[in-house]
Amino acid sequence: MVRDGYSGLTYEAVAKAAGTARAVLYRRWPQRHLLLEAALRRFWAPIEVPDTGSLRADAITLLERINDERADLIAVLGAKLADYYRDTGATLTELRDKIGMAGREAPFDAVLARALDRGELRHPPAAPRIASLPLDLLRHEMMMRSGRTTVDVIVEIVDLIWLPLLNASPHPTSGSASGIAIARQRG
Amino acid sequence: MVRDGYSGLTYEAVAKAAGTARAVLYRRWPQRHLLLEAALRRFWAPIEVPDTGSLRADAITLLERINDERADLIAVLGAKLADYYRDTGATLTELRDKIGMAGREAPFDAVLARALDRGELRHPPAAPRIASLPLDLLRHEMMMRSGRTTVDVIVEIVDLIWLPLLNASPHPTSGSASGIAIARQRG
DNA sequence: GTTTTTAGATACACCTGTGTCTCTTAAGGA
DNA sequence: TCCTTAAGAGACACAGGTGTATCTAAAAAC
Repeated sequence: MVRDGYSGLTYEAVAKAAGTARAVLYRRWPQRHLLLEAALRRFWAPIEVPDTGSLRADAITLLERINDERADLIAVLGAKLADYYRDTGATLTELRDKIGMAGREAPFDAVLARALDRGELRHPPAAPRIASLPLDLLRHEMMMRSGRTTVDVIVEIVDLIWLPLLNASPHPTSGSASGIAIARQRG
Repeated sequence: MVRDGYSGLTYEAVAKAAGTARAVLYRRWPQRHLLLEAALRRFWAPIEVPDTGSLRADAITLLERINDERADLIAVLGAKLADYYRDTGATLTELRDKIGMAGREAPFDAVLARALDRGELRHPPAAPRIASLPLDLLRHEMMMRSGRTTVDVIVEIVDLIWLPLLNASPHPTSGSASGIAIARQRG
């Protein structure tokens, strides 16, 4: 229903795509955001986290799956929902949390945990933002391109950014090799 | 004109905000994307790149300026333009390049160049994606939050991600400290 | 089996933006 | 000054979505 509506996250389009009448939608989801959340929950199937035995392959495979399965919806989210949620005062982050099945583990956490178990990583990431970095970058890419990105980009994110970073800074408070000051001096 | 239209990147709203008639807009910008590009060029003032003497402060200051000056417009871009440009087959990246005053240097390039001159960095970033990483992450954050982000986030992007990464991997082809395989096996 | 609930289908008035056309008025150039 | 060009204002039919109301037919509950 979301899939082909595309520029149609409207009661009208949803009703047509769902093969039902607008009145039915209004009865069940009187407010727009309820309708959209329900529609998204319907299509936001969980993505299987790969377990290949290597952090790099896990990461690349996972990003590829997300790229394949979420690109269309992300394009719609970025475009159509953002302004509605902005008017409501809510954000896409909140929407993501809402339909993202609160409590479910972030996909890259599992990948990282296994890498630590195998000894492939010596230390866990210094902050949640690092764990979610590849997904954030992929999402950014999908939003900017309004759809799928290429495998090249995914490989670059993993090989040039994520893996080097994971192996770089053990702790946010201890300086890295070059002695840059890492501290929260600003609030 | 873009500023208060907000949910109004329409001929109608632009005309009203500009205090003119719709017909005038149609005459000068017969196609919507021409109108939007012109409107954006009007408000997309260049951002002054700071020169504080330190890479870290430069980066944080620059991100803060972008955060302050672009947040509103980014929110609109992400929301309203994405779907129009998607329908056209174009992307936000292309739009950014178009209004981003082609040929103008990416803001973080100047910051990096100075850091290299000072000897603060030993090697240039291994790829353009690394140079643009903080801006990409900030943009992602602004899109997801439909507006400004906080200083904390900016500091995290710089201290936890960008600086450690810049000091980590000299070359995409030589392994880093932990010997992860960095190669483009897929493509 | 009867009653209650719900789905599905119209129909309605309404609003907002679209793209085009016309007319008048104000400026600018020669 | 005259003449050309564009600005500004308004009208137009039209398309699409909105939110509500009403009706019938099909399920579900009892």
